[in-house]
Amino acid sequence: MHPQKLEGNPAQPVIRRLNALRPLSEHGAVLLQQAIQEGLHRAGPGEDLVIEGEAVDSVRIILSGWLCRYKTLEDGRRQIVNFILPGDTCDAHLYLLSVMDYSIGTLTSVSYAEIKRSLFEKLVANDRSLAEAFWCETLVSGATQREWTVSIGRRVALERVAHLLCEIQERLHQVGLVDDGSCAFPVTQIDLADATGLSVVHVNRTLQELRNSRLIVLRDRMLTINDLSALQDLALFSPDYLRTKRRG
Amino acid sequence: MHPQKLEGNPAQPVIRRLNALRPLSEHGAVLLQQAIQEGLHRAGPGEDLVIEGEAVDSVRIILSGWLCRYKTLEDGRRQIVNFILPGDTCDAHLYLLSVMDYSIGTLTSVSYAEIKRSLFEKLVANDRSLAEAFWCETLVSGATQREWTVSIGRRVALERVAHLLCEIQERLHQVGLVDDGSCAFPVTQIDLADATGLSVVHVNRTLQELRNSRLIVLRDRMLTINDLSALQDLALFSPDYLRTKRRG
DNA sequence: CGAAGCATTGAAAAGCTTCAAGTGCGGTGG
DNA sequence: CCACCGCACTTGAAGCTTTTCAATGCTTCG
Repeated sequence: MHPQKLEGNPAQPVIRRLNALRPLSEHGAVLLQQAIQEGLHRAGPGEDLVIEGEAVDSVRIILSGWLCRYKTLEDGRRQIVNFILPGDTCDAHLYLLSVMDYSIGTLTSVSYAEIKRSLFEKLVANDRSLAEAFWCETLVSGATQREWTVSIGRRVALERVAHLLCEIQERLHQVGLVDDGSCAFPVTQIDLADATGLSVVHVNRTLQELRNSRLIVLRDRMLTINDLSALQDLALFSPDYLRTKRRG
Repeated sequence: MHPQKLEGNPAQPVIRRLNALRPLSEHGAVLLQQAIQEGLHRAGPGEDLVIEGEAVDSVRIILSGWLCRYKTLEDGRRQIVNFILPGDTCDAHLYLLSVMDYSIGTLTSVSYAEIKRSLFEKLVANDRSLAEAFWCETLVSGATQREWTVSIGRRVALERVAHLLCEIQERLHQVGLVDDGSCAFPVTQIDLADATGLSVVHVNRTLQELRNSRLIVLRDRMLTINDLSALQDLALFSPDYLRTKRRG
């Protein structure tokens, strides 16, 4: 896949992301792009693409916009279990189970490709590099989930919020959406609270602490990290879990 | 696979577990059993089978005993991200990544089968039911990880500990290791604290609360749940995430 | 202009942690 | 056989992080 072919191509972040995880064959990239082009969809902010308990029979690949996976308890308490960013694939293999154990909601308007289970199975059967890339994606997403467990279980509020900011910027960086330390950040403090397991009030105060120490600027849905390595140190952040190093 | 063939067979919990996730073909079950028999190992309590940052080139299937997956922060804080019980497979597919993002430590002495990556790939290539069962296992383990995130993020201490007890007994039940509400529970309060993101002191007090309300008996590494549905209600526990319902 | 949603602030209370000390048990060595 | 040691468990008290409650300001939007 030549880089110039990707300019203005909605599939660009996906190809870029999967390529970073496992090199795609030319053939695989072409197959995938066709499938994406044939299944384009859009959704507005605040919509649910998937609701806990529903059956799902397709795979969604996010081309632009932000979403989150979340679960709610009977009494309304909500926990966001992770964010879904451009280039991410939702539930590449979850159709093996019958029912979703979580919901997926949009934070912004999004564009995505929906690929029917049958087509997706053909894709991964026809190209081994595609199959492996999607599995790597699922595995990295699992590693991310583990890191969130650690974060919420053992990091204090300041570290926890800082860690989340580091993770998001690293992930956006992988798909080319960070410019000189700045990226979009369309996440309300309510969402941030539900993602970190904190209260909104405490998230607010924690953000102020990060701002006052000049580590970040967060204004108008825009995040700038002024001193990345200081923020990473504070957060005890290491990006390894978000990457797949080549073996051999 | 006829049940009588499984009596006294070390592979029994594994076959039983995978079968519950996805029905195994006779052929697949035989292949798997052979592979298990050829790779038998043992380890004592308090050992690490895998250490964070290592490369891993094999899959481990637990036949008996308890383990946990955990991660540590630089300053020593530890978070157990989940427990590994008999019948569970560690890292069925993680060899796609090059380096483990967590450690695996034993809580008891364990027996397990170690299957080289190359052999494992042959197994799943030769029998589709095996491949699907292992993938379901990975997916259920992912769902479990999400539920832990919810638990630590949004459940209070009492609910959180209760939830963990419910989960463990449900999982043990699936492999036939629960007898009339009672099961082994070889987990120290220290481990419990590291699993729930609480302090040992608070875990101690929380357990006493559960004992005082007559919901559980926990003594001599043995857990009895006296009133399962009351405990589940208290914990806001639903076992759906641990199961794969048949589709169609 | 009023309503709605998000951000912010102050104050009080709760939940959980930390520190510190003491108990009980099984295992080991004298 | 008993004393000692290590380890897990338990308890009390103090303190801190985080939550809850409540109110206010800001911005956007119909």
